[in-house]
Amino acid sequence: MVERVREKKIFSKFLKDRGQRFTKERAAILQKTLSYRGHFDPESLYLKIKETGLKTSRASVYRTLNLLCECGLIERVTKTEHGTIYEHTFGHEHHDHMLCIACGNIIEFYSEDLERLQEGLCKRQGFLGVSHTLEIRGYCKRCQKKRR
Amino acid sequence: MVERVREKKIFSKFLKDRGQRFTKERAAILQKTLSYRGHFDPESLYLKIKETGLKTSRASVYRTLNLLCECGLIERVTKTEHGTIYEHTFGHEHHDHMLCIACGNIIEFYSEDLERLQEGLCKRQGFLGVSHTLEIRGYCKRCQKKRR
DNA sequence: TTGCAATTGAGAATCAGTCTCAATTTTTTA
DNA sequence: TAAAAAATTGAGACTGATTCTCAATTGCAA
Repeated sequence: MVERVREKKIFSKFLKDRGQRFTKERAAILQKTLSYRGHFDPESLYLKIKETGLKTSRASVYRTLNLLCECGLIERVTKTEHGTIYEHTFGHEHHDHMLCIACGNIIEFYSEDLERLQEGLCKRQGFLGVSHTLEIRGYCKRCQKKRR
Repeated sequence: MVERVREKKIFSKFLKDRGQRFTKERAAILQKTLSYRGHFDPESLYLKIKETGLKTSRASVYRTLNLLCECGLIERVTKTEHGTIYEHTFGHEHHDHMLCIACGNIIEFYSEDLERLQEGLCKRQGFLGVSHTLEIRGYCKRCQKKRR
């Protein structure tokens, strides 16, 4: 596995600044988190870590995911009936999602126009935007065909 | 309280079409749901119904909210740590939300440009959009002032 | 009215996520 | 370096939202 040096540095600096420690448990969770290409959920992450023989607990996974969110390395994508979906954002372009309500497939997309438009909307409301999620629900290409 | 005749009709027709019944319990939940001006959560709705002396149960409230979502009279706005937030949509313009991460305040807004832009984005992906949620998180005017 | 299917409500069950706390590890202090 | 202080860990208890179970009730069609 590729060592994610930059992410490690960011996380350990973030922790140090808050008087917290970059333990090996946290390092392991960070590594596994980054090994996902797309979206993931806490439970699979927990199992993935267990599989590789490392010792950890659900509590630590959840705690660490919260820390990783706070320092901006990962983000909560959406909350489903089955819990929260995360993705890592550092080194990835920001994007939004289309969610197929038939097959659950998630399509990522990005639009510069959309970003600009949102900035304008915030300004108009005197709102200081920090992050956003646009989720378009509907039917993906394949599922549209099936329905006919 | 104003009788919501149209909503009643929509709901009872929706139920009948599925071989389900428009019971007085469901009618009561519909009424109280519509009596909210803005956002609400299932627990307060449940308590509100209890307060007025009507008999109901959490199970029925949740069940009915799901039905009301399915027939489009209400919508899930967002899922927070403390559960799902709903709003009724029938007879209201579609809109999106800005969510203040300091005070929890929700600002509604609407943008024609945004709607058009999204249609374009869907078309480009071959995606058939049904609904969407845009949630911009950040700081509202008041909380920006406080932070300085 | 009879009979079947749908509905209800009380409480049990579920499930994601958080909390507790004793044991452990790391850092700081003397 | 030893001892004290502080942070972290993991197991499992706990919480709170939501769903499920099931016996009792209700509504509707014949």
